[in-house]
Amino acid sequence: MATMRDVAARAGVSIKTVSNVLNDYPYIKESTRAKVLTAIDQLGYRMNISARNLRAGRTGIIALVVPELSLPYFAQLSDAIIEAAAIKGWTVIVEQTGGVRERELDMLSGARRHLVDGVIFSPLALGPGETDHLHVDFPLVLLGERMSNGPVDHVTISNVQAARAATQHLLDLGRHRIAAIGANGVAGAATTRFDGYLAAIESAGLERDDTLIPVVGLSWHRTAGAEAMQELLDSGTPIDAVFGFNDTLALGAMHVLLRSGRRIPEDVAVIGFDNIEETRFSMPSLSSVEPGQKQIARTAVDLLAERIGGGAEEYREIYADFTLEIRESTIGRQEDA
Amino acid sequence: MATMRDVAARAGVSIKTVSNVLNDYPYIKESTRAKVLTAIDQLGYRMNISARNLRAGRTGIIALVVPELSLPYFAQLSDAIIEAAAIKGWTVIVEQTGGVRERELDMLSGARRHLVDGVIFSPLALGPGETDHLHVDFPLVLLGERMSNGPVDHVTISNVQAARAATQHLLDLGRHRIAAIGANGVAGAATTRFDGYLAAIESAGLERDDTLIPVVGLSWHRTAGAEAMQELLDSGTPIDAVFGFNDTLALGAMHVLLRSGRRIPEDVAVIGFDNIEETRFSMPSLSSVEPGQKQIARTAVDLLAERIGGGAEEYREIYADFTLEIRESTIGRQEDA
DNA sequence: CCTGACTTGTACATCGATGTAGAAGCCAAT
DNA sequence: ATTGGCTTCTACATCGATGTACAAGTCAGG
Repeated sequence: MATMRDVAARAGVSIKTVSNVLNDYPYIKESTRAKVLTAIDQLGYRMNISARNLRAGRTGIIALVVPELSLPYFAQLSDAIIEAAAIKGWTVIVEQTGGVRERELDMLSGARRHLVDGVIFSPLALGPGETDHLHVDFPLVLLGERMSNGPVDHVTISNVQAARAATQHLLDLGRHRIAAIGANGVAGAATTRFDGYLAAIESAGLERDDTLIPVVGLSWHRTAGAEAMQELLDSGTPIDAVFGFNDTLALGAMHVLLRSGRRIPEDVAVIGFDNIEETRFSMPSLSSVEPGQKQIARTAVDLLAERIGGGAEEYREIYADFTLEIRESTIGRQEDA
Repeated sequence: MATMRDVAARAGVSIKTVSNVLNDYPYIKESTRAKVLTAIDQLGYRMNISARNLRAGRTGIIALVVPELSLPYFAQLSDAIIEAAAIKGWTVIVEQTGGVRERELDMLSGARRHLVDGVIFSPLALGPGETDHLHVDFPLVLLGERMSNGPVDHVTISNVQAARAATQHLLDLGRHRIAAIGANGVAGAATTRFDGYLAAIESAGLERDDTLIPVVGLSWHRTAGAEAMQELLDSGTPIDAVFGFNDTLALGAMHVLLRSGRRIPEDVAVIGFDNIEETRFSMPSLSSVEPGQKQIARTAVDLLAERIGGGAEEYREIYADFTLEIRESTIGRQEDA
């Protein structure tokens, strides 16, 4: 494999001159530049990134740490972040933690801090009491609300407000027996979305009813939503609406509801959260909270860039905008739309 | 940031001894090893990967090149490949091409050949006539059937057989007007799955009917399936079954069918391909071809490992096993299952 | 007490690119 | 002719870890 030395030899210049050409050093005679470029072309030379990194202390790589790509939300998030990073000329390493505490800690231990310039981290197992782990010596941007108020930059949406708006939408439809699927006793999105749900319920003058609030596991897959819904139906508690804390939970719940013979939204209205692509194609299509994922991705990458560039001082907490996407699962089929 | 030199100084040994400890060199006195490990611990030392890579010529990173993570199939594939790579101690860079020809070529140009030890590539735009581009000087494993018979290792499933089996399943149900959604005139999975469809149709004594074969775009998203289905319905051609060349196409089609008032499977049976998680939760649940994705992922990583290790000579073409997952969209709801 | 085998550690060159210092060539102004 | 300011390029040290060569120390057997 050709090195810079080979290029220099072929072009009849010094190795540093080759480097200068490649780094757009201004004082290069046009003829010299041409010779060098020709040599590079002939030899098919590619710069050795490891060597450059060793000198420069930068790798041009960032790590994205998510629970798992199989969840559409994280898949779409990764898509958006990879694209946003590409614009900055960065390459993205994707690490999956599976929501396993030990693997999340490992990501923060700095084992890769020479390999990447910075990390975008979406924790699932680590929580609010553990912000100590965030005192890391590499640029870090946190996603989601699992570990707010730590010594890091932080991008999320107003989970409380968004969840409240989603619940309010169900209340506005005249529903009063609204199940909340996604609570799992773990701080973070589960808790803040639950808080939003509760705020809407209580400000509507209703009372909190724990029979409407099944406990689910850590992982918000479709199965979890289906199981929780089945549990609710089995319990016999009356239900006229469901708020799934994410779309896959809601879709799982919807599946069970339809299978049990309920009509959506006539008997039970359903709303989700995240607005994944699938919501537009389920039957019925699923109303959802659009969390501004692309904005989150861009913001996270921008914050990381500032942090890496050293231009940031204060730790920032940024809230992306959300909107409600109302579809059939709450308002039924609209004849003209 | 502490370097090996610092560790050596603190432990009172030479820098090479530290290196030896870290690399499990056999002849190290236990007391020396302990001193070194203590020093490493006290300093919070982490090895500089770039420096090691520069020496070793290996990076421990592989690149996974896919069209886009937003498609569940590729999201799940990436998940599986990242896990399989982690077992080998590898880190995975995920690159998205968006199915854009230029970006796919760029991935093969070797621009990153110093950054990664090898590449797993799932092409979408590049096709059979362009195997020239596959004469690359880095370890490469190809996924899918877009560029068979090139000078590379290759992992795929028997698309023709699998598609034929899926179509045969519809025929076995007594359907004769089977639409095929996914053909786009592009060689690769689109073509081979079409061939399988046609083989089943013709061996059943039916005649090919082009009004049942809409042309879709390159990207097999839900929208594409929905549009194609709408087109079919508008054309008025009779249809009693649909074979979607992947699940998202089938789901998009199913959405349009249900919306038009058709019952699935009573009026129209639907089968997809890929067996993504969503198929188990759609209403009705979607029959699909299970392509053995985890097996594909593991096989691809294994082949790449052999190639990187230099232990492989012949270029290999490996076919993963497939099975049919029969669900409600073809056989209706089963009372006891 | 010496030899040779084995253990344990050190010094130095090296991987490939880049920053620093400065040399050499050229020109205009003195 | 000399000075000084540009432009253009070279030589060398350096980033951090590792392979090679070899030195020093230990220990058994003769």
